[in-house]
Amino acid sequence: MTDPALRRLQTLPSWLLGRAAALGHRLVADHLAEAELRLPHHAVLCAVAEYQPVAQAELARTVKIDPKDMVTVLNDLQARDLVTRTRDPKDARRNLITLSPAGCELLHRTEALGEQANAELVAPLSPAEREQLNELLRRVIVDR
Amino acid sequence: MTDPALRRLQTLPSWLLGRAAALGHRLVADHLAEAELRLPHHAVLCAVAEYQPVAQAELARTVKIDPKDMVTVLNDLQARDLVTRTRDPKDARRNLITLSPAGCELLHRTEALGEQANAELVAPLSPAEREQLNELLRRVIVDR
DNA sequence: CCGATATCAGTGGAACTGATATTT
DNA sequence: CAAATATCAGTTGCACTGATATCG
Repeated sequence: MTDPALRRLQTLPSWLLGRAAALGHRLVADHLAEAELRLPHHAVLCAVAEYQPVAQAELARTVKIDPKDMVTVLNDLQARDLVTRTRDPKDARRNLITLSPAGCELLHRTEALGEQANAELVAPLSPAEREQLNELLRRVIVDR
Repeated sequence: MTDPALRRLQTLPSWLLGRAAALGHRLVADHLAEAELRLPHHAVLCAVAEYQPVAQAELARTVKIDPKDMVTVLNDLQARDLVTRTRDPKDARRNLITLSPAGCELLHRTEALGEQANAELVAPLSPAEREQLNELLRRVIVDR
C-alpha cells in the first residue's frame, strides 16, 4: 500500500522527477568524486568521446546544458588535460573539442563508476522496467 | 531514430533524470511564480493539506527534503500566514503544522497551476505512459 | 546588419554540512 | 545516558540572466 500523502504528490511528475534526480545525483556524485569529476563534466566527457571532434555549441545542445556553463566545464577539463580545445580552421567561430589520451583513460574508469551508481539508483526496478524508464525519460527530454 | 550521442548518455538514468527534472522544474517554477511560491513550498503545502496536523520532521520525511531546509520553508509559509506552527502539547519537541484558510485558498490556485505545468512536461507521452512514468519514479524513490 | 559562437560576471533556488539547544 | 526534534550558520553544485566580442 502506498503512503496516502505520497499519493497526492505522486500526481506531480515534476516533484517525482526532482526527488529521483536528487537521489541519483547524490549517488553518482559520490561515486564520481573518487575520480574528482562532477556529473556535468562526466556527461560532457561521454559526449566528446562519442562525437569528437565537436564544437562547443553542438556539445551543449547534445548534453543539454547551457552553452555558457559549457565554457567553465571545458575550462576545468582542459586544465586537467582531459580534452583539447582548438580553433576550427573551417569556421573561426568554433572550438573543436577532442578527447585526450588521459581523458580517454579517465573515462574508462568513470564509466564504470557511473554504471555502478546507476545500478544502485534503479535497483528497485527490473531490467525491463529500467529500459522502460530510460525510454520514457528520453522522450520527455527529446520529443518536444 | 535516436541521436547517436544520446544513445550513450541514455544508459545513464541519472543523467536523464537530471535533464528531465531541470526541464520540469523550469516549467513548474514559471507557473508557480504567478503565486509567488517556489517548488518546495508548494510540495510542503500539498503535504500539509493532506496530513495536518503534522510535525515538521514527519513532513520532511514525507516530502523528502532535508529537515533543516524545512525550517526555512515553513518560516516563509508562516510569514505569509499560509500555515500555523504550534507546539505539540503531547511532545514538546514537535511543532504541529496546520493549513490556514489563506493557505487552503492559495493551494487551490497553485494546484491548478502545477497541473498545467506538469501537463506540458509530459506532453510527449500518452496518458498510459504518464501513469507508467509516475509509477516507475515512485518506486525508485520509495522502494529502497 | 544579422545570426551563431564563445567568453565573462553575477544571480538565485535548492541540497548539503556542521554545530547547538531542548525534550523524551 | 542516548535518540529525536528544531534551529542557526555556512557551503557547494549548478542552472540561470545579461552583456560583450568575434566571425560568417
